[in-house]
Amino acid sequence: MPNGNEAYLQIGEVAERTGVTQRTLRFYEEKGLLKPPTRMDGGFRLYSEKDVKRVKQIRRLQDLLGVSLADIKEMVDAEEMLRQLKAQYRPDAAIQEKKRQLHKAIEVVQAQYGIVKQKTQQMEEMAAQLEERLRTFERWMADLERAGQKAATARS
Amino acid sequence: MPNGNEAYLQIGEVAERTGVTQRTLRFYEEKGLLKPPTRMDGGFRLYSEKDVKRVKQIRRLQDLLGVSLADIKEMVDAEEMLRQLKAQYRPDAAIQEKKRQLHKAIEVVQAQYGIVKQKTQQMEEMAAQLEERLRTFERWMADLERAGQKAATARS
DNA sequence: TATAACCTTGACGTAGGCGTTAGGTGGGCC
DNA sequence: GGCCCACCTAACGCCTACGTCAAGGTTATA
Repeated sequence: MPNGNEAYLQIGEVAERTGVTQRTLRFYEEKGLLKPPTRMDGGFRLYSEKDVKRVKQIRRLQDLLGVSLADIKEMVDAEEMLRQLKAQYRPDAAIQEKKRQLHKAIEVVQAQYGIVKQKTQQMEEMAAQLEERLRTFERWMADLERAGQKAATARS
Repeated sequence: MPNGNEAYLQIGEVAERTGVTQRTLRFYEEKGLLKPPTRMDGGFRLYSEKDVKRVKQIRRLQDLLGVSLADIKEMVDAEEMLRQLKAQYRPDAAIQEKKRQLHKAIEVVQAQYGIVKQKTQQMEEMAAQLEERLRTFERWMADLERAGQKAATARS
């Protein structure tokens, strides 16, 4: 059972499973959004399940938040930092340092959370407005229906 | 008191009030997102309050939904159609035509509503995930605090 | 061992969304 | 009338996020 750390997927399959092109995967690697994958002897890239997840996350961020790849890089970098922080065991001596890092991590996540929260709220407002409109139009439509009925009745 | 139909704002002021550049305003006009404004004798553009609102709306759509200007054009065009529909009084003969138009308008708004709703939902999920993370990190931080305390106690 | 399917790097192309000159005109004030 | 700022069009430039060849190496299968 693959645990996500063994790289065994070729670029074509990753492309297929994530819905992006191979070009895009190489591009993300070039821009530092994906860490350089391991390679076969011949030079073919080998990706892991973790890579697949990361690509999907990148696309979600692009799609939902509409931010630049540069911004997304910052976010995923922060995540990577956190993963490392999590992996370290605890040499008691370095507690202050770890607190500092964790504090920074918290700030990053808080910032993201703030952005998402704000956007969510604005989107909700927009949805409400659209819904109201829809009701208005439906009322108009009903009015038109009635007007049509009357006209037909008068003609008969 | 300006009712929004009298055009009296020069491009510079519109730019300032909407937070976009003059270039952007001309660009939107070029692309059909803003209707060609009235002009002074010398050729200077004169905008109305309505134009200001439209620009702000365009920016909100760009920012929130992250869609292309072409898509936004469709949306604002639909709005314009609606305004006209609303303005017409009702020659009884054209009822079928009006129903057809209104029906199309409803479809457009429904489509927009669908997009916004879906995005809102996904954003809420993302917000929830981020919040959970934040809690996790805060727990870790608390653990570190306690660890620090113990170490200090042991040293004393 | 040949052939197809898959992959490699490199380089140029492109669409969207403006930014940035350049060279000239309009408008209000002294 | 002169000054200066605001505005005009036209045209080229630029960045992002890839698309699209081209020319060749690798891997799997027969």
